Amino acid sequence: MEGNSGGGGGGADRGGGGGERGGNDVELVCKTLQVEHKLFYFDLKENPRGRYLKISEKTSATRSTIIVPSAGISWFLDLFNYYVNSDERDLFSKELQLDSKVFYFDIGENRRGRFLKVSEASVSRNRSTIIVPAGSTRDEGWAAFRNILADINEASRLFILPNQQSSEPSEHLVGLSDDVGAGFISGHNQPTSNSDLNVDRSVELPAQEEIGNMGVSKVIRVDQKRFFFDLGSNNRGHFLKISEVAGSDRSSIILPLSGLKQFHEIVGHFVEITKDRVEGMSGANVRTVDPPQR
DNA sequence: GCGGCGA
Repeated sequence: MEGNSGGGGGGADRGGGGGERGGNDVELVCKTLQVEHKLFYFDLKENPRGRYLKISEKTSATRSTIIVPSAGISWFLDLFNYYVNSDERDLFSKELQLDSKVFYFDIGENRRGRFLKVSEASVSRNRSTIIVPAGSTRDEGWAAFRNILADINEASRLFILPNQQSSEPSEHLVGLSDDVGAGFISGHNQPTSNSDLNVDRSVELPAQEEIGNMGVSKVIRVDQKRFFFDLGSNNRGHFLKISEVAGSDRSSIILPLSGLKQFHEIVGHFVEITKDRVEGMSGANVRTVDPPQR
């Protein structure tokens, strides 16, 4: 795999046919991936309307492109992790809704092997599809694709300048909390089994230097314990780390953001059913040390 | 050196 990261906003589109609509778009990252005889181009681009990832599949005969809004890149990463890591028997179709677009992920198989079909459907444009071969051994085609997505996801984060007020970080949270349709939808009539996406991930601890980069932290103090809430990300995606610190003991759980909404709902459930008890007891020793909420 | 998709 040849990973060229060509930065350079200058004179990128040259030599005929390169320029897409919106010639102002700046290329932040360009990568290519060869899987069997297909070539995939990954272009992270930015224009005044925002940032997006263009993924093109090229074969000798066909050329096909999907456009992933920047908020969807980490979702794509999560989904490819799911298809790489899950047992072959447990693979289902998935849907990912972002703004007005819907991406469909479907497994297929023919005599050439297994493949993952990723289709983009939007109101305005025709449906477009790329097909990623699983690869001959251990899904290495999907894994390589996943690795590129991880690189780009990371790079996209780094391209946010520290003093630049970008809407990027909140974008992820907005997509999770506001939009009912955002996130994964099981394609088959399986009961909602989003959790199977997360199972193996909570095992891996993030690299320490990744933590605290996103500048969103909260602390609460309960009795002798403190709980730290930190957003972070690693090559497997974005997560919320919740650390319990009591004396010299410390332990953490890593919650992928794809599970945050469910987590919130469950916590809300327990808040509700224990409300009387908590208010009955003195709530005095439970308090937030953060700026008060509005 | 494949070939899927969907028209």
